[in-house]
Amino acid sequence: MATSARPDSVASDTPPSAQAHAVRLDEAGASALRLWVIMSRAHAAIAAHASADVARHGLTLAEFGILEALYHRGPMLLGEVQRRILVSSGGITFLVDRLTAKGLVERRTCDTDRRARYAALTPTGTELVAKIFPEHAALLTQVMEGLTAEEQATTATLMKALGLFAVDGAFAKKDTR
Amino acid sequence: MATSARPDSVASDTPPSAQAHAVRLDEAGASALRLWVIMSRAHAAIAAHASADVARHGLTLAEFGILEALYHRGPMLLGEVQRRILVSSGGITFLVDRLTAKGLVERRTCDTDRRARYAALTPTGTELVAKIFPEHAALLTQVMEGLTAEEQATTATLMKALGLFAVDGAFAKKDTR
DNA sequence: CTTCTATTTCTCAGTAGTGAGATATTCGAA
DNA sequence: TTCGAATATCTCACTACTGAGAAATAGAAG
Repeated sequence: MATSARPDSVASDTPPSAQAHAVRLDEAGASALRLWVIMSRAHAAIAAHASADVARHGLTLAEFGILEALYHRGPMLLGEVQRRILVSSGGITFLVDRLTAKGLVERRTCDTDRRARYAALTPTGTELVAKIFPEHAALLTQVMEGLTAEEQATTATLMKALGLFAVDGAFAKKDTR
Repeated sequence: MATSARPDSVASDTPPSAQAHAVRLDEAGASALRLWVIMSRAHAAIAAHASADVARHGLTLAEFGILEALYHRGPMLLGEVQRRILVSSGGITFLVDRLTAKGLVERRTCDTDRRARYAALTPTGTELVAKIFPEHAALLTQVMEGLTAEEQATTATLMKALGLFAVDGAFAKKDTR
């Protein structure tokens, strides 16, 4: 059986020639590192639930993200969808191809820019999202019940600041826009 | 050029036959969904920086996670490492193989359980982690500077509760341990 | 001992993407 | 108008895993 990873909670017995290196970090480093690890684990745990939920309908999280975006905002240019769900340029082509093959999405030409293409939900796609989106929202609500609504709001505010700073923060990155 | 995704900030011009569907969610659903989206974006943004940093040394984040764990805790059973860095059972074999091929890690037998194997850093691996870990911590510190140390601590506490609940929360999952 | 179940790692085919470059088109400046 | 840089999508070889099952061993119960 393929064992899927679950967080470790039990300690191991004595390993051979255990030479663990003590870490000597300043407070800022410790704080940042700790948050990064905790955040990664929480994200992975929640993503596992969300992923399993949409997999029931044969979808990946990336595919579901596209369907949801198109459902809530109407047809969008491929580039817009790409930036919204954070995949590579090749990825968005691939994903829209796959959703098209499933009959959930179609490409439409753009009148004002012949390079561009819109992605739009087909009636089948619209129907599917209308059905599974509320279920998915309900699942996430359950998964998030480890925090109260206020705590969720606080966390969202903090995480938003963190995310925005990481995207275009003041620390120089060789990404000249 | 492969455009890598960046968050969308500009609005699009009018799409063809724009039929966006208004969402009608209860407060809990809206709060949970909002937090999930924000959290995913923040995680992706930070992961991109972290990933690019370790890629300078030819490592993936998963590989770095293993090296770091072995550095700080000494030799560990493969299963322990697997649960710690959250990869599949096949994944840990694959990753340790690759790190072994790079000369950074070696397998050791376990005296008390002949099924099990330890993963341990080689001298080269130890040297590498000693060099790049402080750099990596420094980078993360910079990336996280969107929040003060107190805010980081608060976020960590909240995210920890969220993650723990998502892993083994009260909502029934068909995962009978 | 024997048997049954659980654990630990490994195998390998398959999958969901990435990313560098190609192509087509747009837009602004000379 | 013509040129060149920027942008939008697509192509395709490649990569980092996943996950179902196999094999070996351990441990508990009878």
